[in-house]
Amino acid sequence: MPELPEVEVVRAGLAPAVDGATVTAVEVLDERSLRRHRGPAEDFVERLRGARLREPSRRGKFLWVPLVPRGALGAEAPGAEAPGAEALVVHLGMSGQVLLRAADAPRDRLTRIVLDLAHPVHGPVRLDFVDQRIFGSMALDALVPTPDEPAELIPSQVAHIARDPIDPGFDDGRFLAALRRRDTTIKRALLDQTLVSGIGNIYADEALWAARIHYDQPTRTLSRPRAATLLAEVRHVLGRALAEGGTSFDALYVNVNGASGYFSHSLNAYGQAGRPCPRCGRPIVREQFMNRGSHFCRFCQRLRTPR
DNA sequence: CCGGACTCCTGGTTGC
DNA sequence: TGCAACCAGGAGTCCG
Repeated sequence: MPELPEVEVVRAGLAPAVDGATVTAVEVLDERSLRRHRGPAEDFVERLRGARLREPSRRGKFLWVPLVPRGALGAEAPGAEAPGAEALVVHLGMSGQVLLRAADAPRDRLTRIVLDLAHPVHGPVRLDFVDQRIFGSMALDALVPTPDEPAELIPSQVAHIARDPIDPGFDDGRFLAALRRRDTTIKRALLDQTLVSGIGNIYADEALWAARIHYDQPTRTLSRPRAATLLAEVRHVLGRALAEGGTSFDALYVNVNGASGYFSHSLNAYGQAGRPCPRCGRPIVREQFMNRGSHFCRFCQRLRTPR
């Protein structure tokens, strides 16, 4: 379940190897991994083959690698600002991994898509998209300007996603106001990628635990200071995970594993059912919510009924 | 606008 | 030991 920190670790690890590289071959081993691609696999292969790649970007859990527009092949080309620019979009889903390998390295059994790259400095590199459960996917998509400031180019299928909390363009005041306007409950809101992106089940539970808020607390009943505290805790857990994950990959042959990349030793609530709450010692419990598990401390995180 | 149900999917774990 | 049922959940869609 890669969330923002894991995806950012992948992005950063990928950057030196893909920026400036050319795609020399594309092999789609399982077309289900092109779920988000609008068009047949042949179209994906043909448009990607020969493309030159730029530095990857990310918003929330979406990652994309802009392509240098065809016909703008000069090294000085500003590239992505040109109309018609597109990008290779990657979503890791539940179990996706992007692995950089030596061109002749053996393939993982669950490899779904293989890109052969030629990099001017690093030479031939292979980029494997590995995904056990195939909730993730790759796609080619047009880059469109963001509706808000600061203006950026973003894949059209990512345009409806809100900025994530570590995006410099994230507007805290706007988020807190939007949260107040929503008639919903807090964990649902944290997981709603159109309100704030990048948070999944793990870091939602962790941030709620840190802020001592019950997952089913109605957003309207959260005072602005409590909501601001929650946002700060969201940033804190994401930042801590990022710092831990960012130290564990090596620069060129990245092996960023979406599962083992989990910073499980630092989890206070998620997956800790039955274990003592690190704050009060009472057991962490797990309840079903939104078809997933919610882990929390009944004592520290009580439903509040104001007034 | 909101929430619930459903879909996609398979490896690891549990239970008989 | 063998096998089947169950579980994990991000995101999109549809429906009431």
